[in-house]
Amino acid sequence: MARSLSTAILPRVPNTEDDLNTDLRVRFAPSPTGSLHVGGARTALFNWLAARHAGGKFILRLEDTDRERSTPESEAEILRVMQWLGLDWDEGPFRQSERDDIYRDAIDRLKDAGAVYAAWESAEELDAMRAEARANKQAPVVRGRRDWSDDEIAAMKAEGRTPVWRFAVPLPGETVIEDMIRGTVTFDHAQIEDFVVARSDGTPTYNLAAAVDDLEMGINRVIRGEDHISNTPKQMLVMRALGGTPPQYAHVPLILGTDKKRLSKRHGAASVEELEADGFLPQPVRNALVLLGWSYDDKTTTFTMDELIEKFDVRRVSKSPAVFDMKKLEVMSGRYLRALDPDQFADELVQYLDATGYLADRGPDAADIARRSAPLVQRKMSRLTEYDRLAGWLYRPLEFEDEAWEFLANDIKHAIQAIGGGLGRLEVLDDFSMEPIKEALSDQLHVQGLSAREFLEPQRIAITGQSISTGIYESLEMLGKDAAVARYRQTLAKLAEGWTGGDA
RNA sequence: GGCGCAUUCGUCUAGGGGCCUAGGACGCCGCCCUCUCACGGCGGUAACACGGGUUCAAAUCCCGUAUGCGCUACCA
Repeated sequence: MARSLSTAILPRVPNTEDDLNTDLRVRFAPSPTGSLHVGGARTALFNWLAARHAGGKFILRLEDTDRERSTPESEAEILRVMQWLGLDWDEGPFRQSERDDIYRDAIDRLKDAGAVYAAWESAEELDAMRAEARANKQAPVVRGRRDWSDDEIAAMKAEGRTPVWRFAVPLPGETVIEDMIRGTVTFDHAQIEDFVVARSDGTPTYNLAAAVDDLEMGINRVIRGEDHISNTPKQMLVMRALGGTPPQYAHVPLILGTDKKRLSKRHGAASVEELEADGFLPQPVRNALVLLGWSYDDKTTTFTMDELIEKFDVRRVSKSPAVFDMKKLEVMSGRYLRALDPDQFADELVQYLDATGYLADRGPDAADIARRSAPLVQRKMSRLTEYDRLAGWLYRPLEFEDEAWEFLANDIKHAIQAIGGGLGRLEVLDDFSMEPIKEALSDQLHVQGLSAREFLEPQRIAITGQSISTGIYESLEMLGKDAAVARYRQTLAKLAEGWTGGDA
């Protein structure tokens, strides 16, 4: 159910042509060289939302032309994480490594059109050219020689050298991007080098493959990271040389770490995989991701997937980079967990504990304990990993954390009185459920004339051994009378040991 | 060095010339909620990078400066 309040607030740019643009074709094109990054995940989300909003198609393409760094494991991981996030694709996944014929054909067409030329310069010559340009405060753009004589070429071939193919950037000239987010961005051709489209072994480079694929797959809108913006004119040039029309572009700002540098591993959880392991559910992750660089209005901070689909509009994406704040994710996660239906929460919790191997390590009753304890922890957690800190005591015999024991040992006499008082009331209770327990303990508290903390804290430690735990009344109820009484006695006995020889 | 982009509270942002003595959220600080941890409630702290224009009026438009980031490969 959408909030009628927020729908009453009009977005700045009314959705017009996009709303029914069922021809919209967007794509997400990661290179499988690692796990899916937070930045990549957000790009994927934006694309997915744009497609779903318009009723268009979302295409997945793996850019694995770098055979050195691309791995099947990484590819599998990316697909897995996409599914975890709920981002389903309509076409693909396509692999560039399987489309070699298409690229070779495109390269041939570029050759026929005279748009590319063979460049024989060696790596050293190239380095020298760039170094010289830099020294002269010029743009370090490479323009290969195009006037090699037949003899020279024959000589190099004899040496075993093979040329790369460079795109002949038309001079003078400029390429203009009408970016949906950044507005008009102009690149002077003088600043664009004659980039390589085919390596000396004949394989395509990124700029060629991406351009060809976007054309061939009918992509009409490219939503990608701003780090690609300087590649865009190159790809547009290639597309036009092939007789195609470039798509609409929307370059989204980068996601930064807290040091304002592009987010990477050293910033902690930088991949979706890590967020998953850190106990976050997909929904809050999506919510946090979408709000990096995008907002619907000045107030709304939580969205269901349906609301996002309805409201998302790339044109409202911000131009400036955003710092990824884990704390905010945590807050969203906590809110989401608390808002869950109790049964649903229990399902998620058990599933998580099972998936992480937590239950397997804790005996046959573990799943049952986990499910029954879910209501005791739902309000207290902001991520699933916090479960053990609160409810870990349920799975083991009574043992005291140092800090908790110190609390008791600090004043053994008082501890014995409080715990003994609690035990006296609890062991005679017939109905060992939450309300009677609470009444009995509250009454005893008054009888002994102690403050709530003075009286209740020892009770907590007596049964949980922890100073941070689930609530006392519900914990006692869950434990059941026999187990609770046993724990009380055990604590008392241990305290008595410490008391002998003490100061009565 | 070259080119490009960006710049509102610590963070994410609202803001498209007067509605802005700049709004919201998170954080942080304080108080409340007679069980810890949390939750929740209430209150507070905190920003238009700087300098010039344009205009009756600028956070909003223009120019410059500074700073930051991105790209600058036969990586993607």
